[in-house]
Amino acid sequence: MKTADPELMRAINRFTVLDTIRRHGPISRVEISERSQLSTTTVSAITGSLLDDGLILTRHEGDIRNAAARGRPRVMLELNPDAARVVGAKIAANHMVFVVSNFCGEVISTLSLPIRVNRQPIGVIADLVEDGIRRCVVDAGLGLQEISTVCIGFPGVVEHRTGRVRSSPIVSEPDIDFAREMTDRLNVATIVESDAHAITLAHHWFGKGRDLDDMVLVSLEHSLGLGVLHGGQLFRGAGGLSHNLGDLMMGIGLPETVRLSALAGEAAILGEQTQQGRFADAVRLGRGMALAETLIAAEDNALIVAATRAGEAVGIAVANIVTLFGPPRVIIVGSSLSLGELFLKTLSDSYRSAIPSSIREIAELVFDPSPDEMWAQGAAVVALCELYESPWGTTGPAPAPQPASG
Amino acid sequence: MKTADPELMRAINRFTVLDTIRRHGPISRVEISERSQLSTTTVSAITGSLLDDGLILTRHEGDIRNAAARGRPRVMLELNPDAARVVGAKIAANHMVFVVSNFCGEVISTLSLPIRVNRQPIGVIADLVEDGIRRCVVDAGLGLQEISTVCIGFPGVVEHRTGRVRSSPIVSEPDIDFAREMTDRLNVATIVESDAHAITLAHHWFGKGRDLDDMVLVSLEHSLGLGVLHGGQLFRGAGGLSHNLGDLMMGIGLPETVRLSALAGEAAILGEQTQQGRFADAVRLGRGMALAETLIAAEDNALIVAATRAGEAVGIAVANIVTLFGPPRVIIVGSSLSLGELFLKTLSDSYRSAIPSSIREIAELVFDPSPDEMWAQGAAVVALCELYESPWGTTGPAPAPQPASG
DNA sequence: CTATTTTGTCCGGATACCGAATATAATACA
DNA sequence: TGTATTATATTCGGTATCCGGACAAAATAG
Repeated sequence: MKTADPELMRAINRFTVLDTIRRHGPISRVEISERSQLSTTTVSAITGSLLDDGLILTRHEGDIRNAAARGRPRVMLELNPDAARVVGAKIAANHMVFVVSNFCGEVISTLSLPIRVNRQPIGVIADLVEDGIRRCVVDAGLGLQEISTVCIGFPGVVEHRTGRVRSSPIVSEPDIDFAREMTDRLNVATIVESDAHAITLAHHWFGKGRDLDDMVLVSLEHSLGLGVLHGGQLFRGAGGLSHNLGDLMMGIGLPETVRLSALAGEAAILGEQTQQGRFADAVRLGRGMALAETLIAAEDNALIVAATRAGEAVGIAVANIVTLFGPPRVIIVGSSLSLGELFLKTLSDSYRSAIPSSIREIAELVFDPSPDEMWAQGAAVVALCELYESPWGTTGPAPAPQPASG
Repeated sequence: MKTADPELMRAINRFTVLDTIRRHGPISRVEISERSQLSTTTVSAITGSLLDDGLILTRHEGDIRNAAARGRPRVMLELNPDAARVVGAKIAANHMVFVVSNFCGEVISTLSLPIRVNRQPIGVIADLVEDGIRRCVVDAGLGLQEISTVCIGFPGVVEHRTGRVRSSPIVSEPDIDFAREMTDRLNVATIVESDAHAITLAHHWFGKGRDLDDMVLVSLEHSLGLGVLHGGQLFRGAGGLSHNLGDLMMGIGLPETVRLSALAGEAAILGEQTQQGRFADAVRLGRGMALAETLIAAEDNALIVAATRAGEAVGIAVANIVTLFGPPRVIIVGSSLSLGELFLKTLSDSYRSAIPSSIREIAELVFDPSPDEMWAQGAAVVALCELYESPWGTTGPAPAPQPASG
């Protein structure tokens, strides 16, 4: 249990001010004071400190409130984009995306590698990731020593606090300390996070969850993930473990145990033929689902059945999640959305029939294609959140292993 | 977003000290300082204030650390049991239990009413609850004006923040403002909470969750509830709604939508005959499950099938909850435990086969009969928590409608 | 060019935490 | 019995924080 001292107090208020500036663009001190309920005196003191530290900038224009405004004009404050740079990465079965972002979370450079890392030994994956990060940083015109933090979004179950990958569909070995591995390789503090958590924060900062501090995100990719935002913070399970939706048990009374991943995972939808069959090339290019959509349009029966089954299963799973968390919005993202209208409609219908009537109106479903770059950007946001040093890490304290000095 | 000022700081530390005293019995100031990471100076100041307010007491004996202890003896501090009294209640389909507790949460008086309130109009239920509370308070040798807060644990979906009963198996009308109703009747601040949340806190304070700040509780009664403790606090869904496990969808590929309540609810287990059939009297007495156990022992086939089906379903549901929340312990309580060994074993086996292997070791299952009085005691704990004024109410701020003055 | 208005900063007061010194209340021992 | 020792609790001084009110600053209105 954290003890409250003046230092913590300041940290909290400092974060509040910084976050307010981040969210509400160029903003004056008075407005910060109004929004944060802090006195103008305190806001001045804190913004002064932030200016000293170079985290924010002043701008003497852009006071839009009224052209004919009396009185001393407001000085607008905004994040200093160059206050720090971070790297975000998304590792998926058949591609990797890297992003260098500035302090605002804006993307400076991007690198997309359509490489299949599926089931490669961890050393090979680490090699590829290291190369990608170095390349992307160079593309941004920077050196690695100018990067504050790296965050890598991984599919599967990831333990944020320790940076361990507990289980992932793209890694054969279990329980990898990937954060330590990459920290040692890059000599930059590296954190590892669930890809679903990354895209959740991306939507909170830039996407369809900007207006909400409570929401749930379901990611439908090669593996199925979940992100829960609670009070503006990621809700990580006890122990900081990420969730793995694919492990949810669907169905009772069936002869065998059936998990969601067996109904709505990529392999389940595209069939057993992803390795050698007609989908092999498309999957390798990350276009498996798009191809599937065209085939569905051409009335490919097996795929229609698979997509329908998957939509039904996900709809039910989402209904159960809404029953448990009661969020006002559920954002559904991931490559499986490319399956097209049939899948989405089946999912929505299934959700509607599965959601209990008493909470029918609570949550709205929102679909978003969320390009791969946004996932990597989300990882960058995770890194930035560590920099912002949110003091009320209710769930997991700052992990970021320090790079070995020397 | 809450602004941090010295007042909040003090509130946080004050709560920390008070909670430490509550948890660790008679305890000296030095030990509080060690446990809370606060300086002895601060602890002295805060305990002085608590003593002034009459919330704690000193005791000059019981320093057990060493019989031959040098130096000034420690003065032990403990909660003042008489600092406040609260009422806790559990309302169930076929009985009500009331409890008056002191400031420590210890039960002063109990009243159990084996009355079936199922489907009665809300006015009738309110009458019965009011009478029960008044009676129980009198039994404790107190007057209603000596009661600080009342908390009523209700089955079903309850909105803690507003005290509204959204849907409950024992109420026919939807969306009842029961907190307002009882506050007006009793002229005592009354809060309404999910019964599952109440028993969760009871286990955290006195039962099988004393040692953990993160855990999950599943209640199997007439309706199926869930309580999630996260960081020592109840995790209430966005909007402060309680969860309703019975609404979980089990099964896909079945011809119809099947919810958990249809597999493991009381009616589902005992069959359609609870109203007039062989169970009528037993259910009325709250012994339906116990009777079922004896019948199962006598190899009643229908019941064996029902109990097995229920156990399987609950096991799967618990596995899914563990997948989502990752708690170190799951406490399972409720009248359905009386079904006996067959049910428990089926449940455990089902859970074990349903839990993903990657997190198999994370959670332990614990069964607890949890007598009805403990549920009411839990409701009293909810009330006490409000009194302790936990300042970091992450999920729902203090609701307690003030009684109409006059 | 002055009055007005709004914004931002400085000053004094209150509060809280903490470390060090001091007071307190017991035992150990000559 | 009286003094030294020891561990606990309180007091004192220092520092950091927030806040309200007075003051300085920078624009427009007339």
